[in-house]
Amino acid sequence: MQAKVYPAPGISLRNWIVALQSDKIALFRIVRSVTPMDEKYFAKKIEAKWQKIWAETGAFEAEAGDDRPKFYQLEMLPYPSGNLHMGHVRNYSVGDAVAWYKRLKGYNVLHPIGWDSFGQPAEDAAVKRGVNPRDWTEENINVMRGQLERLGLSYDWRRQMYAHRSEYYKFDQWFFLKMYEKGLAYKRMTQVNWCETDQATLSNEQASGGLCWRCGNPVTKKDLEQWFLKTTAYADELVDSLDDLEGGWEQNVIKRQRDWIGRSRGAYVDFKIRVSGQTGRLSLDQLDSVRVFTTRIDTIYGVNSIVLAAEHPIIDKYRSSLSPSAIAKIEAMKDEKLKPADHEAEIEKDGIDIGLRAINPFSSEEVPVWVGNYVMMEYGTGAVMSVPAHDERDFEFAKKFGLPIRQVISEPHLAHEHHTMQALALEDPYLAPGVLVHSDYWNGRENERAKEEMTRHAEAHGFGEAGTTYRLRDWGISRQRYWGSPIPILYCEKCGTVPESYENLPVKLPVDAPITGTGESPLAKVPEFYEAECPKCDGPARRETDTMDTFVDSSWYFFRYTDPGNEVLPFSPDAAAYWTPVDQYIGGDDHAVMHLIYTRFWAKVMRDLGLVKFDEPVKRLLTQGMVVGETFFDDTSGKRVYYPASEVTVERDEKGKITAARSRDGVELKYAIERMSKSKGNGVDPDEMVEIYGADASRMFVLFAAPVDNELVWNEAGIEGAVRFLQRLWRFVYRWQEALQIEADPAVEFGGPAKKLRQKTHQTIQRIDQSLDTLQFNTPVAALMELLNALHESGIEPETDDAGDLIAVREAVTSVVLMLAPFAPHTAEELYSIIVGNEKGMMGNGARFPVFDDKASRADEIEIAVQVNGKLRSRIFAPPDSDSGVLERMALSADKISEYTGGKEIARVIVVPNRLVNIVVKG
RNA sequence: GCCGAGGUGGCGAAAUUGGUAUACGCACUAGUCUUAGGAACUAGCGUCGAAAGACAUGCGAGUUCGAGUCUCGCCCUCGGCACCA
Repeated sequence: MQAKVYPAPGISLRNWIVALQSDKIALFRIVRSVTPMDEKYFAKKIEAKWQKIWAETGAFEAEAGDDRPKFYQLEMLPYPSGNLHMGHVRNYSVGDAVAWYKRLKGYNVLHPIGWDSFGQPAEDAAVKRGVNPRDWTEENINVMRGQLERLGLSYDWRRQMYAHRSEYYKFDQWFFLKMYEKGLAYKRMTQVNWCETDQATLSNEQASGGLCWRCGNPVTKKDLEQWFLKTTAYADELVDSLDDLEGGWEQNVIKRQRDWIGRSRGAYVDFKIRVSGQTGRLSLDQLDSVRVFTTRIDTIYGVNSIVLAAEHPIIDKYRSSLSPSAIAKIEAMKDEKLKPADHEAEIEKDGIDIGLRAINPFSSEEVPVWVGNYVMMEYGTGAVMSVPAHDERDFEFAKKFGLPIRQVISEPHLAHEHHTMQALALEDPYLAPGVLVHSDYWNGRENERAKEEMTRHAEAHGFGEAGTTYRLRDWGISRQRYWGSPIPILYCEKCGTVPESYENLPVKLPVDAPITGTGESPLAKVPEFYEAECPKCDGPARRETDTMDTFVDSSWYFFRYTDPGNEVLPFSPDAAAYWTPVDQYIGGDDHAVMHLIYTRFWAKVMRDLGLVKFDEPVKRLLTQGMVVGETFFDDTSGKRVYYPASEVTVERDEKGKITAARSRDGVELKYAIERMSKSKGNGVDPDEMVEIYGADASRMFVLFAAPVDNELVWNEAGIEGAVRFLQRLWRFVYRWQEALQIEADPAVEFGGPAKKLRQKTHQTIQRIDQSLDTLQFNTPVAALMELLNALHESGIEPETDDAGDLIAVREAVTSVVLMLAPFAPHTAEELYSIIVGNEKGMMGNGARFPVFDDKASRADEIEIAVQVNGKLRSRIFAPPDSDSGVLERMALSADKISEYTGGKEIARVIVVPNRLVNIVVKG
């Protein structure tokens, strides 16, 4: 009779045999030092248990300079608003899955978290509730840190950074001074984007589309002296090195960045200006000129006018020669620009001929000078040459004002006719490539080539040059706010603008300031702050009272994680050299432009400061989809009033689509699918989810419910599936806990069920490995479920005597448990401890991702489809890699096939090895 | 208007990249066990059809032995940009 006893882990097979022989098995079984397994799965209990063990053993603490290859896993840091939302849960669950996967694959993984803790909401809270922004922020961080911990995210908590603490923002200031020294930080008067609602200045990125990125209200303009960082100094590089990111960054993000930087190559051309009717009084050399920027110098013979932006300086110079009505119109256009942009409606083109004449340097033709509302002072030179025949806007403008339209580029086969005919009346501008016509010397030239030659011609004659312009503007970082990093600059009566000295950093925020939420910076009302000594002459000086945009903090925070305690430098170049660049960055695609351009800019500056040695700080970027929910609101009053879903009665059609919604008091509500947020009442509280279902099930469900890059419409119903899976796995291990205590025996024979199970196990290992490597998280969860199903379907019982069966089950269960760690780490750890017999955890045991065995994954026989004329008619079973001839013969004699081939001519037989046989018949 | 992504069961979604469409899960139906079950287990579940079978991946064509996948033309949805000269 065979004993159904298995060795405790840690006991070699040889010792087991010795034990068996000496009848001392019972002693060995006591060696296991594991908490006895509960019959039922208590998520809360094991989650608390493992969170404690992880913290005590420092399971996720990473140190540089390990033998293993490094991997830097980063997720976008949260703003401490008070509570996590499901978007955070998704982001951090995805990141944690990658971190766990990479650890199990043998990497030394840095996985940190920190707090983007400067910013306006803290001041809003101060205004609304009279709390101190610092206290409010610190409290929120405590709450949210607890939430992150309860999710069991595998961070190296020792490396936390806090943007609002002086140990961190000291180095915002340090960087600012470095940039100031290099001329990359400068101050100038400017018209800024101003949000009336938030009483705040906004960068171009933050005011994108004419709406405030924070509150969504229209943005207006205001004049202020502002500090800028010269992002444009790196504009070319920011475009060019996007090429290095191909493959690692999503195409769409690369494109959006390229569009945002908006590089366009063209030429500057100078047009001489004279007042109409004053012909001949001055020689050409003595005339003023207006410089235009164009990408279509090839169309210059088609210029019918020069159009200026209303703010163009030449207008002021010639103001005396303008008619009062023209001046009035120009002023009106300026005012119009200050008004909030309605980005829905197309602005109608408007303009006025101001009585000046411009001389086309190519043709010497005189054309009128207009001021037009569609020309922007901020782009190019604020002046354009209008070529209606070859530009849609100019065409529209010319049509409206009846200006001449002369075609100068033509389809090549029509070119000849242009010289014999009167100009054709164009219905639409001609935008395609072609050859030049009506262009004197240049006639017949292919237009792309003409661009180069004509630019060179302009350069040679001193009336133009090649040029490049960008849509990207310098980054205005001044904020009239308290809760930000003070700009380390002083204004001395004697020395002027003086940078603070490095020894005096950090320039600390005062503990308190009168925060009203409006107007100038609260720091301007704190004399103890702004009254200072000039670092140059020791005389009295006034500190800059504006603070920095919070995007400064998030531009370099992930370098700080590599060396969080450094008091001298933002981080040591050595620490950064080991850990950075970031191997995998994960976050929402709402940061595809601003944050990711700023941080790329910052990295290039750091490179030029000698702190890092690479051009791009982030190798791979994954933008996860938003988590959205059904949102209910009433907007009859003009403003949206949101109703939480729990207070709304909903009618749905049979497909589950909402047909009507009503509030408790019977108000007809509108509904939409929108990003989850507390204020919209469509959110789900992560704490509640964890409380009810457990962190593991919640995390697993979020990953399973949809591919990462898809939008996730929150629907809690599906989470039961994740809970059930974990419970089913738990019960399986519970039933098998004794039987799993068997060691692998290389000599063991695997019978039918064991072989089949091992095939599934190894196929699953391969699938999950590949999926995780390519950042797919929904299909590996499905694969784990399939493998557990296969375990049940194998029919192998723990009471069996067949060592092969037992080993196959142990292998399968161990694989499931290890591969579960990225999705449901607590459950995985607990079950792993049952298998290995200790509670040191996967990290403590040096656990590794299961190794794929190609041989074990192959079946003895595989199913092969048999088609007749491409339609599935039968199936045959054959060994893998069977010879085509064999398969063909088998297929022709397969079940039911003769019904379809009988009496017909077989034209061809196509055999796809290991897949199918297709019999092509005629007639 | 321009650019990008996408349309597969009642729902979320799979599909080894041109080779057995609908894996996995949710919901649903029937059954077993139970005093009971919002538990567990078993079976079923694209549409039509009694069955054989036919038809099915937004619509229409095409290439191919074979198309969810490739090509062309439409339709729709969602995101981004929006006078950038």
